[in-house]
Amino acid sequence: MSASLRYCHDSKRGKRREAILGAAHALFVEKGFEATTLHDIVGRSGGSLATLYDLFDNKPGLLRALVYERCVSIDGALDQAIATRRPYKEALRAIAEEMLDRFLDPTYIGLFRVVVAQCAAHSDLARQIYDAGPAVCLAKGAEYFETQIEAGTMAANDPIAVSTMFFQMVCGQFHTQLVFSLPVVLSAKERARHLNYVLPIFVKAFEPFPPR
Amino acid sequence: MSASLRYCHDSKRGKRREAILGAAHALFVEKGFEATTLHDIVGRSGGSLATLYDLFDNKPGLLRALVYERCVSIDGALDQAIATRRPYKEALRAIAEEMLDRFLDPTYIGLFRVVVAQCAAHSDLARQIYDAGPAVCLAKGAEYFETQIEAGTMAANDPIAVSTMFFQMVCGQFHTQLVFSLPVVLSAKERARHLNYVLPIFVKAFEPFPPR
DNA sequence: TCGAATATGTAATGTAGCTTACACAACACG
DNA sequence: CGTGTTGTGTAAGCTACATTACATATTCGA
Repeated sequence: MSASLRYCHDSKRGKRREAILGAAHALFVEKGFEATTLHDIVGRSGGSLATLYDLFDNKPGLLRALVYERCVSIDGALDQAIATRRPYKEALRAIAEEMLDRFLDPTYIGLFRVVVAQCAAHSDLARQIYDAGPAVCLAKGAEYFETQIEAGTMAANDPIAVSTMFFQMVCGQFHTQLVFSLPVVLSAKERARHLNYVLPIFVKAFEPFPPR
Repeated sequence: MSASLRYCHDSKRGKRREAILGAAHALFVEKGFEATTLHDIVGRSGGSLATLYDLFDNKPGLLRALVYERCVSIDGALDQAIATRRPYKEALRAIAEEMLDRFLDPTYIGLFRVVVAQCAAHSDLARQIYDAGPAVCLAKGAEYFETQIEAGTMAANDPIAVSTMFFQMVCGQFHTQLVFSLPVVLSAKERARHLNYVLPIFVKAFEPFPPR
């Protein structure tokens, strides 16, 4: 019976597991991976070192669990933004909003910074977080832009290049700031301003009928 | 007299200093900062641990010296690209080329990765490398675009926003790849293709006379 | 209430590597 | 040559943790 309860979130073990993940997440973000000791973590989460080892094997295992379980793909959100049959400009905005949601989400940002610092040592983590974030943005974007190119709404021939550009225009600067540990915060107003600025330029850049 | 020779590159001390910096640079890039031991460094550079400590105080001091001395600003290169009175499109390409030169330069890339991983612990390093790279690109770009907006070559009102967008369009994707430790290499051909794709779109996006 | 499974707290172990100390060598210079 | 200065090689100290071990406590089903 214990085996069946082992991974259930409601079991004591499950709750302890969540508490440890939460504490580890917070501390890794605050102090960095190397600077956080396992004593720090159990000190904040409650529980004991022995339980931590029983659950996660070791310190990298803890980070790995964090990344694989907490960094969910934006797959679904983007699908939804694309699937609903909206007019072109509305769809663009919806996609951009979803991308910003992801890239300004503190949970993602925190994990991102920690993982980037560990890239060299644990390349699979970088891959995981890249695949769940930027890679999905590019792929889903390309999927949408392809339909628009075929429909004649946009003038372009390489959907992936278009998607790359869209992503960079919408999220690039925040991504850059994030990497350098600069504060990435955006009020609703600034966010709207940013999109109101970027989206028309993007639309104009790929307008089917050039001025001459 | 020893004091006058102490920081001279030709002195024995100066040469040893350079050798240690070189070895440290190579090893930090190869294995990461944490994973590189000081023994590794003197093993490659020659010299002794005692000299290393005498020159750099400690391990972070070595990284700091590396970043502050080796990561020069692209200030000058961009100034040159802008100052020569070229036609608009040529100037754009020259600026873009300079930015790519910087962002694809192995020396910069290597240091960049190492420093990003150490951001949390040594925020001044992040600042230094940001100021010498992206910050200069944005500032110099804005300077140039301002003149073009005034001259009526471009339709825009916020030079900094334009500069940000230019930078992201030209360098953004490589920057993203870099952060995730994906290989960032670009043949001359691919590089030309990228610019031939991006620059016309940028020009079109800020063209003074919209299609309608 | 009993007893097996599981969690806890603490202490011990082991290791890696930064840092320091020091005796010795090379060198510059009078 | 001799003397002071600077560089070298090695070894030992020291600290910080990750990791393990274990005795005790708690939980929970029967």
